[in-house]
Formats: sequence, C-alpha cells, structure tokens
Amino acid sequence: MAVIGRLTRVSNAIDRRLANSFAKSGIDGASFDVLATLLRSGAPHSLSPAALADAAMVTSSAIAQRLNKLSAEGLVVRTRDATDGRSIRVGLTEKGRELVEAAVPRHLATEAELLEGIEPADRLTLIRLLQTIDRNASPSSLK
Amino acid sequence: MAVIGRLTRVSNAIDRRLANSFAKSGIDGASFDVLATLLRSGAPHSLSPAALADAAMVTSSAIAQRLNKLSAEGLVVRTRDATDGRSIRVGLTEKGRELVEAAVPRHLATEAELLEGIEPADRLTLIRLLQTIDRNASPSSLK
DNA sequence: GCTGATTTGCTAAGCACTTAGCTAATGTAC
DNA sequence: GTACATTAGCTAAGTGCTTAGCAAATCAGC
Repeated sequence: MAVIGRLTRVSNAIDRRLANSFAKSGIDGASFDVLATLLRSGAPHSLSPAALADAAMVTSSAIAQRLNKLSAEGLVVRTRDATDGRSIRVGLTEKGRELVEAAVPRHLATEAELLEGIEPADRLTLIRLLQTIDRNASPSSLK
Repeated sequence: MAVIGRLTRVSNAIDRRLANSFAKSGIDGASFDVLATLLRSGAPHSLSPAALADAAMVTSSAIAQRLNKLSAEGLVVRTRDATDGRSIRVGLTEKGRELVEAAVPRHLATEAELLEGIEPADRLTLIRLLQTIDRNASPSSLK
C-alpha cells in the first residue's frame, strides 16, 4: 500500500530533478514555467498575468512576484492593454525568448529520462490512474 | 502525454485534500507528520530530531522549527539524551498522543477516498510505475 | 451618466521550507 | 591527554508561496 505517500515522494524527487535540469539552463522552475507558457502561446508571445496564473495553477499574487523578478532580469516586459486599462500584457523579450528556447530541449530530455523504462501502454495506464485520483481529490462537494 | 506535469498536478491536489482533512483534526500536515512518526515508533514514542528529519525527508533545520512549534503547543517534549550529551529525545506528550490518535483514522479515510475506484491490481501497477520513476529521478550519478 | 459592484493586478505580512554557519559534545590520532 | 575532526541540533537569513487587503478601471442597473 502506501500509494499516496509514494506519490508525494516521487513528486518531490521529480521536482528536485527538474530543478537540477533548469539550473543548468541558468533558470529556476517557476521562471521557466512562465516563460514556457508565453512561448507556447505563440506570436506575439504575450498573455495577461491572470492567464499565466491560471496556467501555473498559482495565485495572481505569486505571478506578480514572478513577473517582478523576470522583469528585473529583462526576460519579460509588462505593457498596459490598450483596450482595457485594468489589464496588462506580459511579453517575452528577445533575451527571454532565447533563454527559454534553449531551456526547452533540456527540459524535455529530462522528462524523457524520468519516464525511461516505462512502456507506452503503461504510460497510458499511469495517466488514467492519475486522472482518477485527481477526480477523487477535487470533488465538486469538498467536505 | 504530459505524464510528469499531470503527476505534479495530482500531487498538489492531494496535498490540498490532505490539508483539508488535517485541518478538521486541528492540525497541519507537517505537524501530523512528526506526531504520527513518533506514534508509529512505538513505546516510549520518542525519537531523535535526526530520525524525524530522515522520516519526513526534510532538513534537520526544518524539524527544529517544527519542534519549536509543537513544543510551544505542548504536543511534544524535548529531553537530553542521557548517554550522548549532543542528542535529544523528542517524546509525545499525553496531549500530543491523543491529538494524533484522533487524527489518524480521519487521515486514513481521506487516503482511502483518494484511491476510490482504483482496483487492487491497478494500485500495484501504480506503485510499480512510481518506483520506476523514482529510480529514474534519483540516479546515483546525478549529472 | 452616476453609483455601487466587479474585475484586474499589485503590495504587505505570514508561513514553511532551504542553505549557511554557529555552539556544544563526542570521537580519533598521536 | 591534547588537538583536530566529526556529529547533533540549533538560529539567522533568504526564497517563494499563501491570504488579506488595496487602488484603479470597467461594468451593470437604474
């Protein structure tokens, strides 16, 4: 048994492994998360802080702090939205784009290493089981 | 695909669910971790901070801070080890024992809920796959 | 078109962890 | 038996998250 404990443990191990991979790209996991989300969004590589918070599954406050850091490093720029004065557009700078484009392949390689020795069929099984747990963990009626 | 991302996501969902369960017992996850480890250790329910850090997979510094909190709440007591002046024995107080004994059944029930709808055979498969990823994540030669 | 409610993003404060570095007790080499 | 290294636990400082709460812009009802 001890499924839940093991899952948590593996998640922590994965975190450490990925952090190690990101460090080699001169970045941290939270920053990569933001930059990669912007990159994936396609041209013009800009999203609102709210959209970034949603994608990262953290609070908008956490995103504001990540953006402060990334902005100070010159990896993203914040510009006011022309059509809605409340909104902000977060865009990748040239430097930010180059950094994340270099980090992505290394990250994918690390993820591939983590799944080495697991057959495609088993990967699908794993996804199915995780989905079940996810549903159990987030019941609409949270007691 | 996206196995790794999903695993991290599920782990976070589990954390939130367990935190919700612990809250109903008037405790937090980190505190429960310490108290339950002491309870599991059997009579006289006392371990060293180093042993607790090992079990919780956090630094000894983190354990020292958890113990400061638990001690202030009267749930554990620190006593010097008679045979080794450097060592400390962390023991459960009566209050701490009662609290954790009340929290355990609720915690087990929550874990059971999380695994609802997963057959015993699938649980074994899940454990096997997680073990593989764990091994991949912690290679002796961490590059 | 004005007023109150909502949306958006932010800062401040609190929390639990980490790393760095400290003190005190014990072990080891000679 | 003295000097150096090691072990055990701790505090201090830094990090990145959370919740609480703020200010500014927009929306909705009348």
